[in-house]
Amino acid sequence: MAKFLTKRSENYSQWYNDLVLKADLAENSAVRGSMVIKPYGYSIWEKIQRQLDDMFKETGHENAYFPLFIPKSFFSKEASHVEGFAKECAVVTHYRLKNDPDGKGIVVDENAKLEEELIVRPTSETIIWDTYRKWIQSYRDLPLLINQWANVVRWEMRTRLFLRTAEFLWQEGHTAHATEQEAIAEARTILDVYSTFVEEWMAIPVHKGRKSANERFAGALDTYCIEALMQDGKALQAGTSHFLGQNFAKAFDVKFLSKDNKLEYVWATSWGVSTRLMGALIMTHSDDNGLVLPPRLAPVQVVIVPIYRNDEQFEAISRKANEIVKKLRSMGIRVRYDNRDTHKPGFKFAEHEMKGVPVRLAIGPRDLENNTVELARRDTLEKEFLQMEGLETKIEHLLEVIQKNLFQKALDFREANTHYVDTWEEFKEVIEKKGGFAVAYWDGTSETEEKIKEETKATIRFIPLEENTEEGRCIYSGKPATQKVFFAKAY
RNA sequence: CGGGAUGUAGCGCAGCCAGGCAGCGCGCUUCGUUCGGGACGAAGAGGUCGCGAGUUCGAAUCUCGCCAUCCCGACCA
Repeated sequence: MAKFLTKRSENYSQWYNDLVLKADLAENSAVRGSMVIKPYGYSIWEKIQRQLDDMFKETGHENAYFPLFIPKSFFSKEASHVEGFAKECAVVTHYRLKNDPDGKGIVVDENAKLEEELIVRPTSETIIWDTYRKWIQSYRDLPLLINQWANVVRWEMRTRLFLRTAEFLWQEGHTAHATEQEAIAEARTILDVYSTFVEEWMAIPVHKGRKSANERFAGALDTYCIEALMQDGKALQAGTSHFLGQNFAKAFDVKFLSKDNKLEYVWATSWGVSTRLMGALIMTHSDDNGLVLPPRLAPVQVVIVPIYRNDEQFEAISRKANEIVKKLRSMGIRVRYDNRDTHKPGFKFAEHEMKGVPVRLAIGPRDLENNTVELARRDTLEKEFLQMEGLETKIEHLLEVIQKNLFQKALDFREANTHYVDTWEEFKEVIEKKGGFAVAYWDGTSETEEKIKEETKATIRFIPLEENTEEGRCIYSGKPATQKVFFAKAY
């Protein structure tokens, strides 16, 4: 392991790349644009999955699994959907290899060409709606509330670990409803699930909002999002929930008989969060010493490092440490006693710091004499000596304090980097120099959004859900405007 | 797909201009001393110099071709 991380102030994206590698979260693979998620990184993803999955179940959803491959013809059934994804699809054209007649390795067997080519799913709306047609006949079959955990592939030009990879892991919910209102309510319910999860578990403050037409999901009538602000002042979309109207129902002919015996198209939603959340987690909390994890998602919440010169000391310290481990475990706290004899304490300190373990305890000979322990907080880097007495209760409380502190720090940062602007000059100043959100009136047209993007690279990250009551003038065109929206450069 | 760069030990790199034993740092192995913030010493292991042609007595080094990767743009969760 190399010793030092690039400093955020020197090169933020280099810092991010270094951190992902050095905290042992993931690495690039032999396949361009596709990453290997390493055990430590994956265990954080598992925590995310576990909690979200519980929350989906609590809101009435069930898991299912749909195929990786989608017939090409399905794709072309919903016009804007094709347009949105066509440019980044991996396509399966053959189903067999053979030995190269020239003796060099293996080649594609040209005789094994598929009659209909298969698309590796970039998202599953089409295959799922083709299936739902068979499942839905009556209003009694509705609502249909399904989620799947899956991998998807989008052939991206430029990739970054977790933030944008050719293949990524996610969950995608796909629901069918009898009425428009119910579908919209579903999309909003999930938006709430997402924001609750991201704020309470990941300790990342998010704005809930609606996407502009330009940023909307291909095939959706309305796209809701949760949007977070990263430490470098760029915004990151952390999750989306779409109201799809009847677009997919019409494209795939999914109809039901209503109570009053009328044949109607169903109303749909889809929603997802991906391993991109890992990127958000890293970029929200971490510092120049490495990863900082909120306790609720930390695979290891407390690590105990023994300091000793000889076997007798090691054994005495281990007895003490194991007592602490036992008590903490019984309280449901994830604790590890790092008794590796192959590494020195200093090395372990640095390693656990790099990997973001929220609380570190060090126990040495002096602590045994004094009946104390050294406790170090990862979020503040503060150290203090504590009496053994009542230690476990203090740690339990401290973990909650850290969780809240991380959220508050991120929230303070976001507030400090949200600028309400009234003139185009101020707007450019914020986007080009300060970073963060620029909140301004917008005339509601795509043309204006496009021009702002061309001139500043900033896009509308979201339109607040609350209706704005005051009238204003568009920051760019000067035309009358009713919507104040959040602009930022984005990941 | 446009612009720029790079391929030499597990990782990071020097050597190439001016052809002549394959090097350095980190990591790895063994032994000893260490252990309260990334230990030290000694001894070791580890190479198709991206691939293929060519020039030459001799190529990591020169020439040609190919391949791959990275960075910057256009596209995107």
